Amino acid sequence: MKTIHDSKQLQYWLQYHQLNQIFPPDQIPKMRLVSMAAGEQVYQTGEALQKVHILVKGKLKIFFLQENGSIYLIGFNKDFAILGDLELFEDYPLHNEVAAMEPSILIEIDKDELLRTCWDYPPFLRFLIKHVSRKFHSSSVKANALSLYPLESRLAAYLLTVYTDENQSVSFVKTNRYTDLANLLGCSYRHLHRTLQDFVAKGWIEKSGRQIRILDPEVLQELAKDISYI
Amino acid sequence: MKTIHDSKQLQYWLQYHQLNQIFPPDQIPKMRLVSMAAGEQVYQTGEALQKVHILVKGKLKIFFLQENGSIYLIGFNKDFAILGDLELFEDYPLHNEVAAMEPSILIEIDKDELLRTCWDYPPFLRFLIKHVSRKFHSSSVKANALSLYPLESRLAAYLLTVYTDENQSVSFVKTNRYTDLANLLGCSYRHLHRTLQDFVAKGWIEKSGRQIRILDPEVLQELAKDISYI
DNA sequence: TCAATAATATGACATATGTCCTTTTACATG
DNA sequence: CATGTAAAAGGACATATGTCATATTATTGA
Repeated sequence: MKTIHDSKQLQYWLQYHQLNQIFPPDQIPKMRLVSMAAGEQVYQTGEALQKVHILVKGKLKIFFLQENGSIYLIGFNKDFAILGDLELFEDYPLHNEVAAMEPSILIEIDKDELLRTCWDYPPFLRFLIKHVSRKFHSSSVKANALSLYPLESRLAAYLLTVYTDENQSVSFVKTNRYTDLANLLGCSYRHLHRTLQDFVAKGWIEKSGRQIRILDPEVLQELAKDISYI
Repeated sequence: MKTIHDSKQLQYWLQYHQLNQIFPPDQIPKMRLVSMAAGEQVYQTGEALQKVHILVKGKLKIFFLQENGSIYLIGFNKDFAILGDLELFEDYPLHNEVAAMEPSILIEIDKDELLRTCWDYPPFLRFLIKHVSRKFHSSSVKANALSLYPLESRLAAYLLTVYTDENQSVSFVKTNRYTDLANLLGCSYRHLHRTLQDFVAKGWIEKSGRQIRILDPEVLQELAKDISYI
């Protein structure tokens, strides 16, 4: 995580995401623009929230670790997100880990500072309510989808999500072991493997080692229905 | 739903749940205290939010209907809850149905009225943020539990939840057909039946028709782990 | 380059849960 | 009371997914 000392750029991003009206003017000089390399971690489970972050560019992966050590994927955030919103007013220890999947830019704001200046600043409070409401809404829709659809669908959704058009192949960013992918999808390695093989047999994907090439996005799209990992 | 014309009682409940400081003083006279009989429905899926309700006494059941007509149980609210919080600032159509399980008392507030008076009233906005944050938190914990635990555990949790100490028997409030209970628990009737029989065979419960008597709450508690339908 | 280690691949089998169909039981209504 | 319908119960079987053991392949450090 590296600070970008460039208030012009900060202004640019605030404008870009229409955040200028959200924060009290005297909060803005105290913000810090930071850049993250792919793979870098923002939060770690169990920590108390120190800084709130706003993703303004890039892509983040949200996940958490279970007691038994396996990983659970929550989802991805692309281009815009607020991190730490839940924990701002309620002192939960963070229970999600956040890592950058590509070089990303975030605005960092000190939690106590933010609480102090925004405690009585309705525009920010309303913004936060809307944001959390939306998050809640989409998360419950997704939770429902997850418990309803079989791995086949979830895998299809995942593949489409990380599918990069340019080279027509999926690269398993960071999490490049199938064991991890299985954890991400909430299934056993064995079952992931079976399902991948099934996809290959049906000609929907091509697989060589850790590279997967999507041959039939339409079928996958059909399978994935309304599940989305983005 | 019957209006209780009794501003003393309204005051009492506001005090009881420490809501006096949350609302701007001029909002309070516009609140309406209502009582609901067991089985009455507060919200219906798909409606737009008209009134926000605050449960101050009683017990509510939250659920929703799937496209295929089956029912999904979200959970129960006891003694205190806010209904419509998510939809207040975001215009989602309601996607949960709410019904009273026992005679309950709620405070009803007109949505537009509330938005108007609380738009710039930080105490209420902060209260709402906290409430939604907490709701989100517990809901994601629960969603996780549900996708992780087998029916055995969920059934145990359910039985313990509706278990009424007085007569030592579970009465299937309103939803008194096993088919419905299966829907509530998100499984097939067949599977629910199998599992119930299993419980009987193991001597944990006793079952005659639609009456279930819990014989071994401790074992069920153990099975239910941290799942709670309350 | 080669052995040691990690990751992948696969077979065999167990379990949770679903679907479909048939029989039995309970209950309401003429 | 008789009888028809709805709910409950149960049999048979399919499918999704897990566990465990083992073989095969890839990776990496000495």
